[in-house]
Amino acid sequence: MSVRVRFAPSPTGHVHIGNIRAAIFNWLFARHENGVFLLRVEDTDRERSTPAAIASLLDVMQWLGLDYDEAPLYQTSQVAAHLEAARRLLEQGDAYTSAKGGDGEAIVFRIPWEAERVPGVALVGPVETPVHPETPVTIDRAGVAYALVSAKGKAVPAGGCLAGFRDLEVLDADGRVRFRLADVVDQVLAGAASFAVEQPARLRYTRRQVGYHDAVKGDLAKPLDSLRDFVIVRSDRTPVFHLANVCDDITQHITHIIRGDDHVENTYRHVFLFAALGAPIPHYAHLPMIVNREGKPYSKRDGDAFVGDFRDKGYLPEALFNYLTLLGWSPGDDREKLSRRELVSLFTLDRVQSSPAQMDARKLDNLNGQYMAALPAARFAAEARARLRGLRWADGLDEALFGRVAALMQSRAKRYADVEGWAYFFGELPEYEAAACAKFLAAAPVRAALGALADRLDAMPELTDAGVEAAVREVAAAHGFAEGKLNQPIRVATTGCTIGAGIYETLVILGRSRSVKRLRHAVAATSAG
RNA sequence: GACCCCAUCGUCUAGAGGCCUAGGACACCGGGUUUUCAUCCCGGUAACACGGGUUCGAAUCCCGUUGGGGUCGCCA
Repeated sequence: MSVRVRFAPSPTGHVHIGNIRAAIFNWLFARHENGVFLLRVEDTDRERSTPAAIASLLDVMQWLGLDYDEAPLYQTSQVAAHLEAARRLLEQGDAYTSAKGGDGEAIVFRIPWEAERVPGVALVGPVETPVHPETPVTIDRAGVAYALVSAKGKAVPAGGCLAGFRDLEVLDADGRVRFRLADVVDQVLAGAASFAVEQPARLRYTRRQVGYHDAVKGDLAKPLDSLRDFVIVRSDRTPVFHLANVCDDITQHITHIIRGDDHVENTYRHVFLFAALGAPIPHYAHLPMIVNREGKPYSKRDGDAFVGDFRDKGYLPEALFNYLTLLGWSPGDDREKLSRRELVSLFTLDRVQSSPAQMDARKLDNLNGQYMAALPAARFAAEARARLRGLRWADGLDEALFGRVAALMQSRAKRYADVEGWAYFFGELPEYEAAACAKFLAAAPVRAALGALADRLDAMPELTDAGVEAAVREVAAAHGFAEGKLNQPIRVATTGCTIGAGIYETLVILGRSRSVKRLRHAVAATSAG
């Protein structure tokens, strides 16, 4: 059977990197397996799902090249199917209605009493649990409720679905059986009877568990007595996530569910739903969370973790895509910069890490810088130029000059946002950083040398790398400066800051007249102040 | 609190009992490119959370402790 996977976000805001990482892993898996990658928009939360959020989701997916193979399925279009499924479950006896907690009647899915019919359910063995004597044990259609005894002797509420307590016997302090579920189970399941056992001491029953194999985490299981029946249709007749999600997975014939760690607990419930709806249980893989700098999971409050923000800051989609694949996955060797094609051929779920990964912005910057350096010069220049749209200093900019600046700066750029710092190449004078001036331009001998350099450059017909270098060396030597000691002052005087490309190349690009003008301006301004 | 999951340099990771004196990358520090610098090159600091087992041998297997995370809704 061919692989079919889906990315199923709820469009309630901007997409953050944890989400999109799940999308990337799904996409990679589908492409690796020659399968199908689908998009499902879980827009049933009408309060928070907005057209703008959906548009931004689609936009971001396109930007990252996450192409999907069939038309997106909007969950709101499936409500009738969800309700029909609930009706079937009711009819089959796999669900019941409950008036508890809402305005009308909700539909509750029952963890099946005959749980063994579901693949993955296994007998664990006999269990005896001490319970708090002052809290009666109650048994009704919704399950068994009791209280454990805490270390301090307090009653701690606990309970689970009926199926979790097969062969349940409630014993009193003398060891006598006060209640036996087997005697009354038919009435309880039918909702025709409920029981409360006062002064209980122990619960005795056969524990069963439901398990599944997780492609990332291995074999996982959970005892049925810690699972509860759950609402699948609210009292206002709207389907709940669990039902909608499973129904849609069945509708879309999903074979592998790859999603965030936070869904592990849901899986135990979903397994029963798939079975009750007569569908095969899909394969599962749960991805570790991506955490922020504090080691906490990214929440939608972490404003800097939206995918759109990375685009705005000028990261290349290929670089972000590549970086995100490295969070919780590796090819097993030392390779890191991997093309999409390589990623597709290398990606397997068994190489996914099972512990959370922390985002490292600096490593992303480095990778992005590698991608930028590898870009064809013309494309880099075009993108960089586009970045400047709307900036005042870029109005009426000399395009030929910009091309030379881009060529000089490409290998050093980390993000397109860096381009905004290129202002000093344009205009007559740069903006001077006060701290830089104080540090490099304060000494009188420096200013004298800079003045001499200005005269020297002014006398040259045009500036060349070699010519500038020779001039700088001569002036430095003549004024008693060691090799290179004049370079930072020159940089500050002509660019206003302390970092940039090679200073000779920079002066050449600035040209004779502006280089001279800036040197003289810096000398005059600092002498005056 | 209960249940479940996780644990290698600061960070991302390699590591499926001997190849590990624990490898790579980012960051950091130092040096080089007989000049500056955000590029490039070379070098360095830096980790198996702790305690018990199992084994001739453990980062790798088991148990416990500690720490972190997830889940316990008529949210998704």
